[in-house]
Amino acid sequence: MPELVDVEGFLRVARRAGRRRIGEVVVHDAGVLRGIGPRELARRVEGCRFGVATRHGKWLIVALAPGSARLLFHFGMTGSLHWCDTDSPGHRHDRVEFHTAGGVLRYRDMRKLTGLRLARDEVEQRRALGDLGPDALSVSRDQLAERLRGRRRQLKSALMDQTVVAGLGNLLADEILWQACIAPASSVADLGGGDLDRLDKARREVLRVGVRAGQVPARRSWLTGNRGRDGRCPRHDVSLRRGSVGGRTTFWCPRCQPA
DNA sequence: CCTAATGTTTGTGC
DNA sequence: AGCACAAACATTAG
Repeated sequence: MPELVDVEGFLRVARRAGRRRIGEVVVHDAGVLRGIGPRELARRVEGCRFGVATRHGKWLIVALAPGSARLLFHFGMTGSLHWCDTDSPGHRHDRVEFHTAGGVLRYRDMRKLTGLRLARDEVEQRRALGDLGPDALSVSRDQLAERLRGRRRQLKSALMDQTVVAGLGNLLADEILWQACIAPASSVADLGGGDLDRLDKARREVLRVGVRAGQVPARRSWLTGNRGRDGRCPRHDVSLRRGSVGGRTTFWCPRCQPA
């Protein structure tokens, strides 16, 4: 699940922890830790307070206070974050827990495709996050156009490329392209001004609704609500096409998103 | 048993 | 350099 809109939901979860002091860090599965072991993580995090939580693309960044260290959460395809009562039962895929006097922050992840890091400072954070483009929620139309300029790859592939713009994944890209009426496999080089306008409008709308929901909502009036076997376009009641673009399963409507 | 799954990284080759 | 493609990571659901 976790794309920009989902991580925005996890950001709200993280903020529920407030500025509480972290007592014990429990690592149930060190397989999610990147660049640090469970002992070292506990040593450096226990006793700190949660600080400011932010998001860039699909990354959730939780500062620790005092100091300049921060936790870097990535959720891969199956990760999530939960704020739970201290005595509430855990989940089998809870991998790391941050205990406080007022509750537990639980990092859950079934597949463990990405994971959790601890950065000492902003320099380490930037190295860990890599070359991310501007966040897809705050980028402007012209900024996005600028990021796409001079490229000729498939549009969906470019939108999902985190170095072009950060935060869009498979579902969001499909939904935005469907709402913009642009074929996912069309070339960036063929985008006209009108296409960019529709792309930007669709991006804003999908992210606005998705951020509020903390997910890409499966509305029946959206592509996402009709994805999957025998899905039909809610605009035309024609069968959705299914294929592979940018290496990911892609759904589109052959009528409103012609090649 | 086999396939696919909403992500990132790394390597290969054009 | 830009880009497409495949594999790897680990696990579950259908």
